[in-house]
This record gives sequence, C-alpha cells and structure tokens, in this order.
Amino acid sequence: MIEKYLMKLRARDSIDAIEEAAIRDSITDVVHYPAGTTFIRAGEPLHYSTLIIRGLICRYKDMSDGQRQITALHVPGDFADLHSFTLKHLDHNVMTLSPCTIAKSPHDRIQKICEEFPRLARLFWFSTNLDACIHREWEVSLGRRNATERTAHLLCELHVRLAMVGLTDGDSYELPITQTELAECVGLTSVHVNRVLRDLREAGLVEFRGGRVTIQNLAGLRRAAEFDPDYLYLGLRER
Amino acid sequence: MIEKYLMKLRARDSIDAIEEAAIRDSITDVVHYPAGTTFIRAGEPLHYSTLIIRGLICRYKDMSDGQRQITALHVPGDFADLHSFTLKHLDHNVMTLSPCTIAKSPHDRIQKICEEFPRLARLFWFSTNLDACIHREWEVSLGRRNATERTAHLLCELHVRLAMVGLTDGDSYELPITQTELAECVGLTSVHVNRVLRDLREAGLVEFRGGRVTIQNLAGLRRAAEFDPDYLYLGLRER
DNA sequence: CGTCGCTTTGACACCTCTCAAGGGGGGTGG
DNA sequence: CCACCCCCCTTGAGAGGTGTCAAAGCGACG
Repeated sequence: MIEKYLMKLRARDSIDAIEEAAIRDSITDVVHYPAGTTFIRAGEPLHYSTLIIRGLICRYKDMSDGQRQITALHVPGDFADLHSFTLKHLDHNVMTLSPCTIAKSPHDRIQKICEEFPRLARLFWFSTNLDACIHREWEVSLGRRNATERTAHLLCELHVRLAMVGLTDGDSYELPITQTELAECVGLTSVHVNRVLRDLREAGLVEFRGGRVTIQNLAGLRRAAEFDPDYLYLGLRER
Repeated sequence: MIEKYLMKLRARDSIDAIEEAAIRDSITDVVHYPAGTTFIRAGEPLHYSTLIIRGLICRYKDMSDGQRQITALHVPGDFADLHSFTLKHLDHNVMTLSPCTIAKSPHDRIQKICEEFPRLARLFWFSTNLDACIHREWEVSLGRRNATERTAHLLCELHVRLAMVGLTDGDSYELPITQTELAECVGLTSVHVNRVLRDLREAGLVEFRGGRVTIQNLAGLRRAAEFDPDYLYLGLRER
C-alpha cells in the first residue's frame, strides 16, 4: 500500500521496522477518486494529509480570467499536502489528474509520530523542503527557459521521480495528462505545447502520445533541457 | 537584534519568554556583508542557518548562458536558509542585494530547540512551508501573469512583508535593488522592467526610484496585480 | 572632471498567443 | 451496430508581448 512511500524514504535514509509500523499505523482511510477530482480547496480547514498510492495529482491555482497554473505535480509515494500539517489550510487546490488511490493520514497522528520519532519528524520536514526545491526549479523554468527547454525539463524531472518509485519502464513512463494540463504546468498554451512536443518528437528526443512518455534519447533530452537532477536530492543523506 | 524575527513570529503565534530566550541563545555570530556578496553556494555543506537582521537577501540560480533567476527575496526577520537544516546543502546560491547584517544559528542548536520546544519546531517547519507558499505564488506570476501584473504583484508582496516587520513608511518602503535584479525576480529583461515601471508610474500606481518604492494608489496597484495576500498567511493561527 | 554602473529610450526581431478550422478516438444512445 | 458527440490533438495565419541591440543620459565616486 504505502510501499512506494517507504521506497522513497529509504532511497535517502534508513527506516527501521518500528518507524515503518508507525507510518503504516498513521493511515486511517484509503480512498479512490476519478480523474479531475478537486478534493482539497484553498482555504478550507484540513485535518489530514494525503499520501498517494496510485495515480497523478496536481496542486493548482486559478486566475480570475479562467487561466490556471499548476504549481506542483505529485506521483505515487509523494505526500501531496504534508505542508497542510503546519499551514492548517492551503493556499491552493489539489486535484487528481488521473484515477487515484490515496491514503489519509490525520494530522493528530502525524503529530504523534513527530513527538515519538524525532527522526521521522525531520524526514517529514525534509520532504516538504524537497517540494520547495522543485518549486524553485520550476520558477527557473518559468522565468528563464524557453518553451522547448521547459517542456523537456519537466519530462526529465518526471522520469527521475517516477524511476525512484519503480514506475518507469526503462526510458518510458505513463503520464496520464492532457496537453492542456501539461501547458498549465509549464506556463504555456496547449497550442504551443503541442508544437513543442512535435519539435521534440521530430528531433528524436521524446515522444508523448496516449498518456505515455517515451524518451528516445535521454542524453539528448537532458542536454536540450540543461537538466541537472541535483535539486531532487537523490543520494543518501549523511546523518 | 532579532526583534524583527520575533515580531513576525508573534504576528502568527504566541511566544513565551523561555522560548524567546532559546531562540536568542541559538545565535552564535553576527556578521556584516557588503551588497552583492554570495555567502552560500549551491552544494556546499552547511552547518548553520541565517537570520536576517538588516538588508535584503536573495536566493538565485544561474544558467549556463549567464542568465539568472532569483527564486526568493528575504527581508529582515526572515530566515534566509532555514531549509538547509534538513537539506544539509542547498540547491541554490544565497546573496546579499544590499549591505546586510545577519545572525548565524548553528544547526546543532536549532536541533536542540526542536527537541526541547516542539512548538518552536513546528513554527520553524511552518516558516519553511511559508517560503514554499511564496514560491508557488511566484510560479503563478511567472507562468500566467504578464509583465506589468508580475511586477506590480511583487511590489505588493514586498509591501506586506515589510510592513509585518515595521519597515514600511505608510505606502512607501526601501527596496535597495537594481532594475536588473528586479528583472531577475520576475523573469523579464531589465529593459522591459524599465518600461513596465514607467507604465506603472504614469498610471499613477507606484514609483520605484533610487532604491525606494512609493505606492501612490495601493488599491489600484493591488487591482492591477490581482493581489490577494492570503498566501502570506498573515493572521493568527489557531492551535 | 572622468569613469563606471545603472537607467532610459527607440527600432526591430522573434517567440508565444490568439483565433479558427479540421481530424481522430472513445463513449453513449438510438 | 451504427451514428453522433465531445474532448483532445493538430495545424495555419496573423497579432502582440517581450527580447535584442544600440545609444544616450544621469549620478555617484574617485
């Protein structure tokens, strides 16, 4: 159930059996949502956080003119909204992009884990800080990279993040979103994203069709994006 | 010395005398840097965090072609890099934009505070999550707002954040940065920022000259930016 | 009083958006 | 089982916002 979450924790830190049990015990509900379900809205008081078991989730903000900016994507094994533990309510909405299975972890149980297992508290904190690292890299993309670089960069990031939880098949992975949603991540219009994807395909770098990304030339794609995965803090952390 | 930090904490939570003393005792060094000093570089191991006493600090990333994106601004009373406590090294550089006075708080002392004062630990965590809220709002600006809206939005944000620590004079505040640095925040060129500032000035909304921002029409500026300060979590937090 | 960094302005280029139209695939109802 | 519909993808043409390049103004400082 929460295997992917543990996989991700253990990629960076050792977790013993007692800590693992504490995390498992924190989950009270497992829920399924269809694609396109906004299950958390900005401003509403929250009393649990959401661990993704299966599916793709985004955080987004809407503008008054109907435009939307997706500020984060979350894959299985991610907490989509662990930051609500300290914030109490969120500044953005949270929505499923594909059919999802999620586990709810009430804040009072997270609180107890933090008290009993300071090391886990630190890991939780680390995990929200890692989200911020990704936000910063997206700021760089949105502020300084052109349309092609931005798109390529996001596809590289997802390749790495999905590989961490065993959801890649070599250089290919499922990405069950529309081009419009992709555009909402990279700050472009869907029309332009479509053109960029065609260029990337014709350059022999990546293909994105039918909800699946197939990287044909990983080195070339990373070069086109100037992708450097350091910001994802992949390695084991010294203690 | 750390009065502005306490002011900001107390705007959202109550801090008792013992907690205040613990925070004060965590500071080992107070250092001055001239403007333009990059005092933390991406990747280097860190053993302390930086509380800003005076001056303006930014976090930034450089691109291979010489472009730069500033991903965050920090004002007095902010921890510029509290996230390094969990990350161990940063994914970005940290630089002074003006002459600065900073206080160093070693990680082992922060660790001790977290153990002895779980409530402060939660506040520290909250504060890094608040940084992430600001990152998200910047993503929205960079991805979906045009040049004028972006610039106006940033000036509104700084007005609120500086007011929180008593560094505004009505609707005016010091912002000791160049137009080039402003451009590096909002993902534009300095030439275009210059034109935007002229437009905002001629529209009677704000003036930015000689390192000082003077808002002539706060309501109008906020309307132009569609600025909603909710993402700054200004209110007292229920416990 | 000269230099250097920052600001300001203009002309033009180019990237991305807008608007519009058509194609394709999957689901639903007759 | 077929027809229709709706959503998503695809492409083109033209518009517009922002970048690039270049030059001049201005102020602080030595």
